Amino acid sequence: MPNIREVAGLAGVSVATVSRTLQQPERVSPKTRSRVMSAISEVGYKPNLMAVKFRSGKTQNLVVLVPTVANVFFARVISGMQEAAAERGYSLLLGNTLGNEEIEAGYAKMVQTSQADGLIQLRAHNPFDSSMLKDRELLPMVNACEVLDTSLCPVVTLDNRTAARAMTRHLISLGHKCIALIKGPKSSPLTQERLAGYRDALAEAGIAFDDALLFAGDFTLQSGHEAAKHILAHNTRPTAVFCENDETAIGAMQGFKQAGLKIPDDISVAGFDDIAFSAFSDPPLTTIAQPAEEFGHTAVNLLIDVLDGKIKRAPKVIMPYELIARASTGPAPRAI
Amino acid sequence: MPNIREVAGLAGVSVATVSRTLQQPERVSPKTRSRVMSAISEVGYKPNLMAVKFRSGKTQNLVVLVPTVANVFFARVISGMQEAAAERGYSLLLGNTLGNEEIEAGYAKMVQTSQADGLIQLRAHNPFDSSMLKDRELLPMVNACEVLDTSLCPVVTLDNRTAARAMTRHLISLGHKCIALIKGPKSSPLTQERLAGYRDALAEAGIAFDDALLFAGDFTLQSGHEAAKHILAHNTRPTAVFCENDETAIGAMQGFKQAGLKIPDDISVAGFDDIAFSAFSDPPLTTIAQPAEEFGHTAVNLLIDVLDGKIKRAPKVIMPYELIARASTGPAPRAI
DNA sequence: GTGAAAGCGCTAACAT
DNA sequence: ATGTTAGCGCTTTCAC
Repeated sequence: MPNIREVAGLAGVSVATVSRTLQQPERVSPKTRSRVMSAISEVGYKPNLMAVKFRSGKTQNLVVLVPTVANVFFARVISGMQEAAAERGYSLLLGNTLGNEEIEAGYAKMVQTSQADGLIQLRAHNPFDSSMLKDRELLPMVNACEVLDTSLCPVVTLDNRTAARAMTRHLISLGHKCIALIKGPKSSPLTQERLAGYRDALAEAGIAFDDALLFAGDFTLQSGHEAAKHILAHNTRPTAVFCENDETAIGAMQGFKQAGLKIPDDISVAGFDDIAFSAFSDPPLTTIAQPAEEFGHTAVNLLIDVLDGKIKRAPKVIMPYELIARASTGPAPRAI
Repeated sequence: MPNIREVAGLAGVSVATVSRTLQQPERVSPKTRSRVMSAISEVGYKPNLMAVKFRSGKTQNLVVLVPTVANVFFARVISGMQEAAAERGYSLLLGNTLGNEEIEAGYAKMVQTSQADGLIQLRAHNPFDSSMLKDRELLPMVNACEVLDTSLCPVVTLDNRTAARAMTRHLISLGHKCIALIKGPKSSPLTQERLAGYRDALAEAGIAFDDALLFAGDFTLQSGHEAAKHILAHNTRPTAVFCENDETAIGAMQGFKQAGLKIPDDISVAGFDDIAFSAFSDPPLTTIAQPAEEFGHTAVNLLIDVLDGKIKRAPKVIMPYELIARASTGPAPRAI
């Protein structure tokens, strides 16, 4: 690999002039500039960006901690992050953490060892060790989607409680009174928030909360399918099921249909996220649309602003949601 | 950030000793070693890995070019790459290229500018410019999934033609004679190969090939849904549809069901990939399972072997496939 | 076993 | 407008 000295030698100038030709061309005379440029292409010079990063102390890399890239919703968020990062000259280092704190800590070390400038965490957990916070007001981090309530870093989230309440109200407005809830992973704050919104709506409508209508899930298709079986085995069958994400809903719908139920005639099903598959399920799924790509954009831009020192206090950004009513929810059947 | 000099000062040794303590502890006396170690933890020293990479000329980064992370199959492949890379001490730089050659070339430049050691391309296109090949027998690249037939780099693929033939045979064995094919993007070699396999099976069975039974698609749910409409509008309705990927199949199934058809009683549908959603569609989708995560592992390991100089000639690795017969395919209905 | 010193490729003062 | 030079933080000969 030819280096800057070789170019300088061939062009008969100093290395500083070569560097300037590339960084601030206006400070170099046109004739020198063209001489340098032709030397560059003659030897096929490509600046070693690793050296540049090393010297500048800025890597232009951002670590992204994602529980699993196999989750379609996260894939959309990552896609949005990618876009925003590229636009601002940053690259993304992907960390598929499986929600494992040790793996997360390993990736977080990349920031402490100058391999990345900052980190985006999509799970409610601070991956940095205590040594990170001294003489610094803000962590070089943004927490998005599933967030920690803290002032250590900016946060990008959605009002999950209100959104879940809106969906539950939608079901209630269709006449449903016995509404099951398939939850997300126990450890996830999202689960608590969405559950709280569900309870809010029931309370408003004067419907008694019954925790026998709560079913376990973990955001996977499989878990939705299994929850459906449990729901069918329940003594009084609910007329509607609110699933804390779309994968769960799609898994559950399959379970119901295989048991011979008609959706929404026998049972209504609602999800959360609006992944691509939801518009193409049978029937199409009623869900809460989250601006996934926007989550990514916002998180990246906030992080870079923190790194640039443009942000001093941790903002909390609340993204909008939209209830998408499709055919999987309908009027409650008459009592059996 | 404390540096190696600070540690050396505090421990009363030279920087070389600190470096050795970390790199080759056996070459340092136990007492010096412990003195250095306590100095390290006292100042909270973390080696600047950017400096290490710069000096060593190895970044331990691999660029991954993926047409879109939103594709569930690719998400699985990436997940596998991640795993293998982490195991061998490499990080992944993700490039969501949308199949755009300019964007690809931009990411490929990361290798030429020493930001990454090598590249994995999931699309059949060489992203490097001509300057890359001189005095080098192999490109620092691996081409996986959808591959280019070349000896420039190792290739990891699947015998798409044979797999497509197997699926078509499966349909024929169920008595289907009028089998439609929903294709992938025209530009993709996968489409050519799977089409060839489809034709092979028809020819073997003595069924005349009819290109009116070929329908356009682009691997998205949407395109499958639209193709279904076209298929329904066709003068003689096929009794089976082979879709070149699962997303297309799921979109198509929804289209058929909304039109009142029963799957597989009225029409059989088969896919390709075996994404997670396929086991949970209604009915569950018959498909060709590809070892997606294994594709990722293999690609990464081959690439690192190339970088290590362990591989001199470009191997072509053919991954195994498996036909998964589920409920979306069944005996052909009697002629209408 | 340990230290001194060179240097990876580049940028940015500082000089001229 | 251009050149000289001092490092960025680290590893690695080469001495001792």
